[in-house]
Amino acid sequence: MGRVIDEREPQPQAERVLCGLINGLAKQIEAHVRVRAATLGLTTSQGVALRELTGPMTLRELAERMSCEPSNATFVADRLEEQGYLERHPHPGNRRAKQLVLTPAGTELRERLLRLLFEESPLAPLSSAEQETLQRLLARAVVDR
Amino acid sequence: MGRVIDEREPQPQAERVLCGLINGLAKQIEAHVRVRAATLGLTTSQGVALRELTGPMTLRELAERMSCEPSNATFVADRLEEQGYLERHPHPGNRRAKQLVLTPAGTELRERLLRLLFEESPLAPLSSAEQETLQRLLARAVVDR
DNA sequence: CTAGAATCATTCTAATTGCAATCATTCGAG
DNA sequence: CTCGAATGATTGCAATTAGAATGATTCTAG
Repeated sequence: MGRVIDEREPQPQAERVLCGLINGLAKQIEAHVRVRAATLGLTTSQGVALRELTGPMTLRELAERMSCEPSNATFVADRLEEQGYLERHPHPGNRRAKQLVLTPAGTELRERLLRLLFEESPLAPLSSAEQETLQRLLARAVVDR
Repeated sequence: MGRVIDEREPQPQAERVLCGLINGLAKQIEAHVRVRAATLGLTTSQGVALRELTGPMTLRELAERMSCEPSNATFVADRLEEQGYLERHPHPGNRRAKQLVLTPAGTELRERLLRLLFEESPLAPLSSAEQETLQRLLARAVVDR
């Protein structure tokens, strides 16, 4: 029973499979965030933003961490600010930049979200060592931006 | 100089970093497809669809490979069909399903696209062995859907 | 056999996202 | 110093995407 279809050469095929897996896992993680964030009254990108807000940072830095355009980060920050989880402070030493700072309510919400995200994580099937290997390989591929 | 911010516990932090890397690489691959597909007059998702159309398949299968909703796969298939790269054939043995089949022009375009995608791939920094390791780890994490 | 659940594709609508343009501020060459 | 380029954030708009509802077909328990 030979394969009728598929590429002749193995390399593009392996590449395609790998791309599909990476995209699939990204979507899977996104779905995981979506479900947990929803229980806290947040959208998916609000959840991602909260996850990435490890401390005061500029809007551009948040956008980079979220791998999205700054305009979207502005949009998400607006919503978080409206809900009282985030404040825009003047950036010390750079008047065009703004520093995004979580309010106490935002900090508390973030901790709750992190706990939810850590439970039943899509990455749980991998051991710590495997996760480290994965991180090392991904970091090698993603260096150039 | 201790870190003022960041989570106390190392595990959620490692998890967050890993999620960011996966998402970042997915976006990087998407951008790569976007640029190459544009040179062929295709959008990003048209490029992804063409990459995944390894042979005749159902619309649902295409959606799964693209990790998107079937409604979007319908949209993309419409565009590819309008441009003469794709045809919807009746599915043998299942009258509700349709079989997506590339036209000769579509097959030729796909081969050109694959060549473009393989050049300067974001995954190129990794050796074949590393790509295999990556694929194995990702497959372990993405099994459950 | 048959009725209800499930599946496949499509449509419609709303939400999300990317992209180009703009304004304010900062940087850097000369 | 100063002027043009670069940077940070925002806005408006267009394109993409997800999600729910619909119609047609298939599956399955009884």
